[in-house]
Amino acid sequence: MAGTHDPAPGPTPRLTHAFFERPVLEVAPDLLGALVSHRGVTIRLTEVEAYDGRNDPGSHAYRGLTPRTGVMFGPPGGLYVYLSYGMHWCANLVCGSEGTASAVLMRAGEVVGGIEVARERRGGVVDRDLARGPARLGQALGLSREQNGLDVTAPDGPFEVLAAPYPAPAPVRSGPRVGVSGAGGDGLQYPWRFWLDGDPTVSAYRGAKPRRARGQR
DNA sequence: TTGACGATTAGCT
DNA sequence: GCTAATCGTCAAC
Repeated sequence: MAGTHDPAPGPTPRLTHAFFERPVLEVAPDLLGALVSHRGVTIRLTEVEAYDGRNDPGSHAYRGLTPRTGVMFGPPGGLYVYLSYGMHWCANLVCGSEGTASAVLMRAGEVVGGIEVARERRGGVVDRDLARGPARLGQALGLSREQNGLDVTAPDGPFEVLAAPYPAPAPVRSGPRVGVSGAGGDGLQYPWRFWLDGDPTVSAYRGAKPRRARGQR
C-alpha cells in the first residue's frame, strides 16, 4: 500500500510521568502522532478527546469518585479502560496532577505495527477502519477490563505510549467532542477534540445522540 | 433491589 | 438516516 506514513527511523522514548502530569488541554494535542502499543499491535494516534474531571459534565468523573472512575482520580499516566454500551472497551490516559480526574480518550489512530494481528482482531475490515473510533481502537489493541489501571509510564509495563517519532505531517485541529451529551445540547461547548487534519483514520463527526426515551411507544 | 442510561458500532431502510 | 444490540454503572427507592 502507499506508505504515506513511513515508520519511525529509530526507537522513540516512552512518555513519562511528567508528560502526563501537565494540564489535560496541553497533553491532548501532544498525544497526536504518538505511538501506543499493546499485545503486538502499534497504533499512531490521529484523534483524541480531552475530559476535565470535576468541571466537565461530559466526564465520567463529573459526579465524583466511584468504583469505576477510581483510576481517573489516581496518578497521571494511568490507563482508564471502561465498557461502553455494554460491549465496547474504550481507553483513556489519565492526565494532570493526581486527584484532578482528567483524562484523554484515544478516539482513533492508524495501525503502524502488527497490522496482521489487528486485522485478525477486527475481523477483516478495511485497514483504514482498524482503529477508526474509540471502541475499534481498543479492540485492535486487544484491550479489556484487565488493562484498567495500568501505568503506561512503567518502563516494563505491557502498555506502551511512545513519543511521536516525527512532527505531525498535518496541522492539529480542534473542535467539539463527539457524542457527548451536554456538549452542545444544553449550550455548553467544549472544543476539546483534537485530530490531525485530513487524516483518513479520523472518525466522522457526530453530535451528541438525540436518543428519545426508550421503553416508550 | 430496581430501573434508566451510556465518551459506540453495525446493519438495515 | 435511524435503530437495535447488550451489560456495567449509578442513583433512587
